[in-house]
Amino acid sequence: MIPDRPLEVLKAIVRDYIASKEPVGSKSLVERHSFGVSAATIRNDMAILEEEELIVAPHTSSGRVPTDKGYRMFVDQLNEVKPLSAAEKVAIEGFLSKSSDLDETLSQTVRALSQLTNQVALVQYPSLGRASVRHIEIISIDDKRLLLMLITDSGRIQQHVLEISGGYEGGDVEKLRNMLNESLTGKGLAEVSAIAKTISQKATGKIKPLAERVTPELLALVDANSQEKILLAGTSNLARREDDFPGSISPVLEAIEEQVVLLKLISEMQADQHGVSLLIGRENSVDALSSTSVVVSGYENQGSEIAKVGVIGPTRMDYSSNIGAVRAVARYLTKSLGGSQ
Amino acid sequence: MIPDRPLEVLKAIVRDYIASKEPVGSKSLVERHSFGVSAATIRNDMAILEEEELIVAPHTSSGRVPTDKGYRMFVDQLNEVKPLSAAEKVAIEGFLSKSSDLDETLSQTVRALSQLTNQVALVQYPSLGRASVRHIEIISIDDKRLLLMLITDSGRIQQHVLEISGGYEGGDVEKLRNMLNESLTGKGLAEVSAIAKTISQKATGKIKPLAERVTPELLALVDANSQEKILLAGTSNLARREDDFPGSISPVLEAIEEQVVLLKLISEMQADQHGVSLLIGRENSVDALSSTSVVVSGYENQGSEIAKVGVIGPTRMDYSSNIGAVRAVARYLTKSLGGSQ
DNA sequence: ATTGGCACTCAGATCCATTGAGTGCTAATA
DNA sequence: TATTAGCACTCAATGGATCTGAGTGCCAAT
Repeated sequence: MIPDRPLEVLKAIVRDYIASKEPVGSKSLVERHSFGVSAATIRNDMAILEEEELIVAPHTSSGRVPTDKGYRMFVDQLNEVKPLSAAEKVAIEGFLSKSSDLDETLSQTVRALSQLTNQVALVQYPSLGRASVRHIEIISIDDKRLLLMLITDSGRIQQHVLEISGGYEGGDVEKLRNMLNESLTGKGLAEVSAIAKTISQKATGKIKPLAERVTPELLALVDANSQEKILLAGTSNLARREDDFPGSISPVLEAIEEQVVLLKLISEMQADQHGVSLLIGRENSVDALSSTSVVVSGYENQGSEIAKVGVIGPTRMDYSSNIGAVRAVARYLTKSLGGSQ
Repeated sequence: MIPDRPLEVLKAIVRDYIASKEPVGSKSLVERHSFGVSAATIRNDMAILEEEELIVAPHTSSGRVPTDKGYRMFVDQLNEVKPLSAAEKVAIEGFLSKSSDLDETLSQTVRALSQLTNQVALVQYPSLGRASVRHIEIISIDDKRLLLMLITDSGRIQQHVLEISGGYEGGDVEKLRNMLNESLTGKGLAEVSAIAKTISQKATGKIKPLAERVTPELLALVDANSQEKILLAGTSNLARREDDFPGSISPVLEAIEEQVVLLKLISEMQADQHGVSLLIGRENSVDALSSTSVVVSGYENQGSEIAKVGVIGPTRMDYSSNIGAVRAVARYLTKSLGGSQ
């Protein structure tokens, strides 16, 4: 185990490095912090830290920089995160209170989080998982087109316009709608597929062709709904920190735009201590993201986690305040969903 | 007026510079193109071009680089744009044929365009302007919540969940819906506001409180609908061309993320020759975008332009193929909307 | 266990000479 | 008059060579 003072030295190194972006040396360390010992002693401690691969020297003789492992130890030691300022709280509340539509809420949230942290913010749409059908609606737009809608209990609304060759009456649509709702409302999305098929068969008479046209589209909608989706904001915040990325930022931006990759990444993350989970540097498996860290937290509806929200930024980020912001936003989001959905 | 050969020299300079990113000199010019004259003669021509501010020398003695004005003259001279390859056509068709929902169509389109051009692609949502109400729907989700929907003839669907204190029956909702549709279907969005108020007054009995609750929300929806919206894709394509931006790309990315700015920009653009309009470098009024060019084209529904689609990239871009791609995509988009909406 | 002292290292800044692509100009040529 | 060869000149970029200083590692003393 790492003794006490060396641990403190590590923390100081991380903090100084985050603040200055310069490798930090023993001398500046004793100057800025009051360790009560000499630089030489600090150097001995640093030797220990280097032994443990918590810090490295970029060049033979220059200050030290935290490794991913060093950052990890730092955040694991972190027992209190920076709370939001009153102004920040007000800002979030203001952002979130305005909307009651899920789409709106999420897009406001992600923008708020990105402004709050000066990082790229992301929010995952609630996905199937435990989602169930709240309501199915079929609307006849005109004589050739139907609008099919699926509303889930997480508040997600999915719609699709489908063209139909005609040969149905207003009453038919209503009948089908009722049939669908009676058998599907409250059912989990996973079950819909099986049930829908039986409906298609049960339908008789004039409704049958209609049902046969509509149910496949409904299934497609369920599919689309179960497709994970991510909202991003503040991409330019990454660009502003170009220097933190070795070659060029463009591969990083590419990776972030690749939703599938991101989704995989965050879905594998498990919440820890603060209800927040994070991946530091190479802890994530995406090569292009090896010098970024991801901070996410789950948000809930009806008591269970339905999706995640978080930020992604350079490894050299202010973990304390980012963790605080992500956690706070996740809570507000949970509250906001609980209130209005 | 610029004589013939100097004009050809300008074209050659633009082409070479786009290809190589290196300032181009008289010698390499005579080598790569067959002007049939010596380098000295070309130099004289270049002096004319410089006089006209169509090219500049980055340093006293180095090759020349086109100015914004030079690019402008180049594209204005461009009388044929690079047609898409068969493979590219197939790719677009594949992308667009799949979807019939407006949201989907647009998001596919913007992604396709960004891949096609390797630039940042953007598509503007159809906005109010000439849009009119196709259908209004009110759905009772459960006893405390209504889903209000507005569908416009451009296919845009907007919805909002509103909470309601109860005290209404299924029939009431239906009555209100019919009232709304009877008086509003086919009306332009701009007219809705006036008409909706009279409805709120005409409503009697049990429906009145319901109407008074719903109509303001409907107006809000119209407002939201008239709010312009832009979809972006391929931001990382800009980052990949960092070198084309003097200081850092981050201000450029910031400006692009600022939808309001972009909207203003493209809304002021007027189609020219090829049905495509473009702003080159400082021709646009946004300072951060002074080294980018914007290429857009309108797309139509029912014969009139409803919104724009295009790309934005470094001034040093391949105008010919980008114009071609944007124009083609706009046409496919028009076709796709005409077909299914 | 801590510390002062000291030789050592090496990235980065600074200076300088060299190189070469490219120009502008002039005088000759067609 | 338009073109061209020739030539002096400019200046960014390149590549040493040198210098500087922050920072280290280690040892002997406390």
